[in-house]
Amino acid sequence: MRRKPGTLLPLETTILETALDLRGCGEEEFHGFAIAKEIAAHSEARTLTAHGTLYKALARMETAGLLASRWEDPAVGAEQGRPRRRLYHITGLGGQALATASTTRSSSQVYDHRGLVAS
Amino acid sequence: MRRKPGTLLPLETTILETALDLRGCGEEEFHGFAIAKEIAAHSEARTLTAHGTLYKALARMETAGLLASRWEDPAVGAEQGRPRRRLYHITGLGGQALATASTTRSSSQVYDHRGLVAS
DNA sequence: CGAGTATAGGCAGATATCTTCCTATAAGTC
DNA sequence: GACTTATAGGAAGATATCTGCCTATACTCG
Repeated sequence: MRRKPGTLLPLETTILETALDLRGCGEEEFHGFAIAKEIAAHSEARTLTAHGTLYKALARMETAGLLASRWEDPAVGAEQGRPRRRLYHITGLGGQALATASTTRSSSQVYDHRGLVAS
Repeated sequence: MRRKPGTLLPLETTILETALDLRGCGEEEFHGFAIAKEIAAHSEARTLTAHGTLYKALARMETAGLLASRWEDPAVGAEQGRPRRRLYHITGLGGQALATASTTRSSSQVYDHRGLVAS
């Protein structure tokens, strides 16, 4: 589907909300797989099939400036016996976009550097 | 199945032979996934289902002293955008066991620190 | 030789991320 | 309002390793 720039899609809203949920546990950063598990746990039935959709959404959101990421030190993952993670955090723009989408309960609101803009 | 100590199972023989094949390309070390791909490519039909069988065989062979392993530097895998590998090499005992199994074309030969022993 | 036991092998899935291919649909254009 | 087009989402799989569960069977012992 074609996309109106500056819009938050439902999945993107879910990702941001879920990220805040996870962040509640103390850590500022989150990784894709944790989001996938959380989403799957809450809304049983959404598998995000093979997680491809989620990772594409995350990459998209980073490009859009809603998220920023860094690679975890590979040694950390190695010590814990798991693959390395890409650690995301929500940017100011991302927080703004979520706030807008949450208060209006509509996913077709528009955000930009000034905040909410007419849709 | 119960196991007679000092015996090479068919899969173990295959692993050692495949490792030598791969080693022909220059590197002394090999990793499990490469073995799995090679085995799958040669004997089409053997998937080694989810590779569980293969990894268990590798661990077993290391315990038995036929193989030795080390973890690849996590940074190397990270740079190449893939999970880290466990790098194996064939020990003297492993080479001996393979030689024995290969020449006799039987997998029920027995090896130990002295080499071939009566089966 | 029959009974019991340990273990090999198959199946499934967790841990993480990414890619490619295809389809469905929202947005823009006229 | 119909047509075109870009893109989101789903399906599948590559890259690596490991664990647990269950079954089949080779081996051992009486």
